[in-house]
Order: sequence, then structure tokens, then C-alpha cells
Amino acid sequence: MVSAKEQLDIIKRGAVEVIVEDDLRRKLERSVTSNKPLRIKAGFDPTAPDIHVGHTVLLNKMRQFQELGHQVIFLIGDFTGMIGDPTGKSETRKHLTREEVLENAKTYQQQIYKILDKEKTIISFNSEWMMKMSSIEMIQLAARHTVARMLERDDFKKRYEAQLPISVHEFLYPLIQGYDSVALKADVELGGTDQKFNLLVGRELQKEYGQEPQCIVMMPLLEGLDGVNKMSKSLGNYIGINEPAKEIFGKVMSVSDVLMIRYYELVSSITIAELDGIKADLKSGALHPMEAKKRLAVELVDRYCGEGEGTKARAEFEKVFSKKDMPDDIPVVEIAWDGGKMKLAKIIALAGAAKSNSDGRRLILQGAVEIDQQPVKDPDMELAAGETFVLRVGKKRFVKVVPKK
RNA sequence: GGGGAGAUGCCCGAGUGGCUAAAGGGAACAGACUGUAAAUCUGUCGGCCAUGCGCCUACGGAGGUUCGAAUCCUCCUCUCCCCA
Repeated sequence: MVSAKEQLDIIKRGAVEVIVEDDLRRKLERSVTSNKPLRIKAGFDPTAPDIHVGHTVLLNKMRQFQELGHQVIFLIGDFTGMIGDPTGKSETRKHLTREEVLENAKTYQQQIYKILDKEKTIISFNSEWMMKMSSIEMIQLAARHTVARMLERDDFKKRYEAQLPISVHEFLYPLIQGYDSVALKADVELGGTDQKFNLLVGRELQKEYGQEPQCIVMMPLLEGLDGVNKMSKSLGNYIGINEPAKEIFGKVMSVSDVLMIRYYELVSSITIAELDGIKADLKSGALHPMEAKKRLAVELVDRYCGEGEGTKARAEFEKVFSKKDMPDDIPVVEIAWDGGKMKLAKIIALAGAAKSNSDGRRLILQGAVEIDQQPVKDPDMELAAGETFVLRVGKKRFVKVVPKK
């Protein structure tokens, strides 16, 4: 078994903050001597079943705990999902039905085992204990925290100061998340830095309920493709781990050089020494930033789409964008002509390459449209029924249009 | 319970009777430049027909006043602030 000190070093790698490090060391030491694994909790929202690269920062850390022999609990906040975590939101999320939650949970499980060890993962739902909690118990739970303390939470404070609505039930979210730690008897909870408040509530409540408070390991939030906001599905700036290889590859390539380094730090599995080497080579000019980015893209595609897919995606990418060739696999769309001739603008919209006929028309005017690699300039161009051709809109939208009988 | 303020397009936000499909910013999309980089510059950015100074839909919801309403009135829904 790995010594407590070595374990702590591994755990601390990449983490922003560990609360409280000495406590964690003691827990690890105890775990080593008693040969009893620690219970590691990490909570996930049931509303976003598409796991993206941002989540992997946390998942990778969970994986490390598993490799060190600890018990990882993947907690799906299905009960809390009915409240909606207000974090970074100015509005309350919509409630999910039982069926939706279970459906999302299934999607989670399909995706997380790309990273986690299935044999060593416990999936848990907080509705399990929360549904059984009585109103009195709920009120007693609420009685353990004050409004002033709740308003310390950055998000609440900001909304309060900005005169934005805060519903009373939103105060319950941190309490319930904290209570989950009590119910699970968590030794350690993992979370993003935006979760700090909630994670700390867990410690408080465990003390109140006579448990040893959990230690907290906070991971950095990964910036999304825009390089500014955190990666999230709702902002649309994410790389999903279930996306097709060429999507993942393309998205990594579109990232700025600065952000690339960040991605290397947080989601690549290279060692710190290797990363330092890359940084040095970039600085000296020995390594072109594009090449470094391609390597990162290959690594991520390999990991999430399967070994070898990365190299394939790279070849495809170079073909389409460097040599301006057509991609191998162009999606085929069948279109029914509603007459002898049809406007190209309308075909573009029907093929899903534009939002509307007007949008298609605008794209033609902007010189974004090609048919069989021939640029189209005429916004009123019409095509006769029965033609098959490859439509290109912008840099990356390719559609093979086939007439529908 | 009383008093006050507010709700505008994907988001923020201007707009107090016609010149408003609605300023400005952000996001997004396209083009130029590139490394599909990023940054920058330019353009587009409700829909439909594409001929127009065309038609339809749109400023929380429902009605009303008016030749004409995002703008005025009534009721409703929601939010914020102050007092209790």
C-alpha cells in the first residue's frame, strides 16, 4: 500500500486547496494502519448528463483515489436536482421528473466509466435518504444555519446586492448537500472551487451530527472553449467526452494557445516533467504551438473515443483544414423537392446547415457556401430536383444532399 | 398589511405615442488575416416572399384608448426596495 505521505502528494497534485491538510494526513495514516479505505464523496447534478472535459478534472481525481484503494461514491443529486443549485445562476432551474433523473443517471453511468473504475465505484442517489426525511427533521436541519451565514455565500451575496430574487428554498440546497455527507459518512469530499461554501457546510453539519468532519479537496474549474467562463453545457463552450472524435479534435484545436496550456495542466495525463518540457520547447520555438495542440487533441480523442482514434482524427483534420479537402464521412441528408426547382437558400436550411431560409440566403451572400467545392454567389440560385451534391457552409459544415423519392 | 420601482430580442441594456424589427454592448454566425489558432478588422444577426421603401410575428399576460402603442389606461402574473 502507498504510504500516507505519498498519497497526500498525489491527492494534492492539481488541487487548488485542501481543507484541512493535517486532518487529511491523519485520516490517510489511519487508513493505512487500519487498512480501511476512506469514503470519498463527489456530488453531481442530475440535470446535465453530458459529461464534458471540465468534469474530468474532478473525475480524474476520483480515479486517483480509487487507484490508492479508497472507496469512491458518485453521488447523483436527484433530490437536490428538484431544487436546483443556484450556483452562478440567476434563475431557478426547472424541476425534473423521476423518469428524467433516472434517464440522466443512466447516461452518466455510460460515460463516467471511461474514467472511473466501475468495480470500485458506488453510485448513490440523495433521494434515498432525503425522501425519508420528515418535515420536522428538515426544519431541524434548517435551524442549524443562519441567514447571515447563508448570505456569506458569494452567489447569494451578489444576487442580494444586485436585488435579484433568491427563493427561500435555495438556502436549503447547501444544507442538503451538507447533509449528504452526514448520510454517507464521507471522509473526504471532492468539488470544484465554486462549491467551497457547500463543501464547508458539510463539515459543519457532520460536526453537529457527531461525526468527524470531512476533508475537502477542491479542484480548479476548467475554462471553456471561450477561455473565459467555466466550461459548462449551458454556455455551450464545452467538449463532451461522448462527442465524435473529429468534434473533440476540432474543439481542442480551436482553443487559444494560452488555454491549451491550461488544458494540458488540468486534463492531460502527461507528467509535470513532460509538461515543463513542452512549455520550454514552445518558448524556444522547438515546438510549434499547433503541433502541441494537435498532440493534446490526439491524447484526448484516444482517451474518450478509443486508442487509435486520435491519430485518425488528426489525419482527417489535416486533410480537411490544411489541404482543404473534403472530409471522409459527410453526413447525408435526404431532401424532398417540393417542385421542379428549389432555392438553394431553402435547401441549406432544410439540410440543417442554416437556421432559416433567410439565414441560408445571408450565408450565400457572405460567400460561405460551396456546392461540390464550387463557390456560390447568387442568393437566388435554384437547383433542379434530383441532384446529388456536397454542400459546404462555412468552414466546417458539410452535408451531402440526396433527393428524397 | 401600506408605499415605491420594475418586466424589452439568446444575455445585458436604451427607448415614454408615429422616423422602431426596436440604440449600444456581449454571445453567435460568416468573410479577411492565420496555425480551423487566439487577438484584430469587416459584415450579418425574427420569419416569409424576394420585386418592395412588401407581408407576418415580436417589447411579461389579457383587454382597452388611438388613424397609429414597446411607449397611454384597466385588470392579472412575476420580481426588487422601503415601512410594519
